[in-house]
Amino acid sequence: MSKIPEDLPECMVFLLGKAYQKAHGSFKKRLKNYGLTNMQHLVLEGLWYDEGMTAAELCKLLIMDKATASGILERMVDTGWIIKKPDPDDGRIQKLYPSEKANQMKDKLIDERKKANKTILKKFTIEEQLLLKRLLRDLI
Amino acid sequence: MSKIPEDLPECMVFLLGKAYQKAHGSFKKRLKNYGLTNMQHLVLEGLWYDEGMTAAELCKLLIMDKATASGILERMVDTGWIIKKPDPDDGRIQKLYPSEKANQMKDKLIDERKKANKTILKKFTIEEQLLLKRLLRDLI
DNA sequence: TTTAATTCCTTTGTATACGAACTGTAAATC
DNA sequence: GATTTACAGTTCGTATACAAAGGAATTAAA
Repeated sequence: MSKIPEDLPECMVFLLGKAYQKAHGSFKKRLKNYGLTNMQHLVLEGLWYDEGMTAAELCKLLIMDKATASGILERMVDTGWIIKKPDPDDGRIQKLYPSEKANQMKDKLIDERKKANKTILKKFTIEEQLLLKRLLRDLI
Repeated sequence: MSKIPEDLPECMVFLLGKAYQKAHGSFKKRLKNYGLTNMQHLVLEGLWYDEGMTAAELCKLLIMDKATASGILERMVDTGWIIKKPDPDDGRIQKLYPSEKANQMKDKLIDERKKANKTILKKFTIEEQLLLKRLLRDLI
């Protein structure tokens, strides 16, 4: 009759959404102790990669909507994770820097991400892990 | 020095999130013409599979938070996509049914999902498609 | 150089997502 | 039968996500 019980697990939007939901949830728990959300953590990783980026550059790197970023960055300034510095040459721009507090936590935070990643992937063989990552990258 | 440009594409939370984001976005465009969101569409597919489910059952099937569902279902009642019927035997429960309007669109909507799915996966071989879906299911 | 087109960022409105607390109802236990 | 416990849904608060529109500053064009 209806074809959903077989179709649901065939639907990529569903599969990707739920897989993300689960991975996101497990990482979220780890980050809770630090008072950081997943996206905020991602922003820090971005800024550690290239300190002094503008919001636009960060958005491009992290494939993030600028309107979404606006709120995230504001909260991260409020909570002292990042610092905004106006650009003297371009009044539209504010350069973004990780705060002292963020840099002090850097090693721990990167370690948390690696551990979360390992947990998520532990059920797969190395070959499967590499394959899955390649397929996902091809989707993006 | 820093290790993000190589690490970002290794991070499962990032990869899954962005792959989902992209798939979600493409399906979203298709559904816009119908005045449905992705989650609302998913709810309809769930109800077409098992009409008369309770919100709790639907949440379990779709791996959805009950608080989230509450809002989605309310909006779908308001826009006439579903109907809530109180259960005479259990005052806590309301059974959910797709509306006439929803049933009239059923074939088209399911077709849209299939087309979206095909678009998302078209860059992969059949083997890769099956593999990716298996790996994602294992993650959930 | 004055206007037009761009770019950066913010704001607004709507829709998830989800923890936590709360209401109402049913079932279980004493 | 009264109390406890469990369950179904809703509500609240916070955080994305993103379309659309707005404001400010820069650059390109006429």
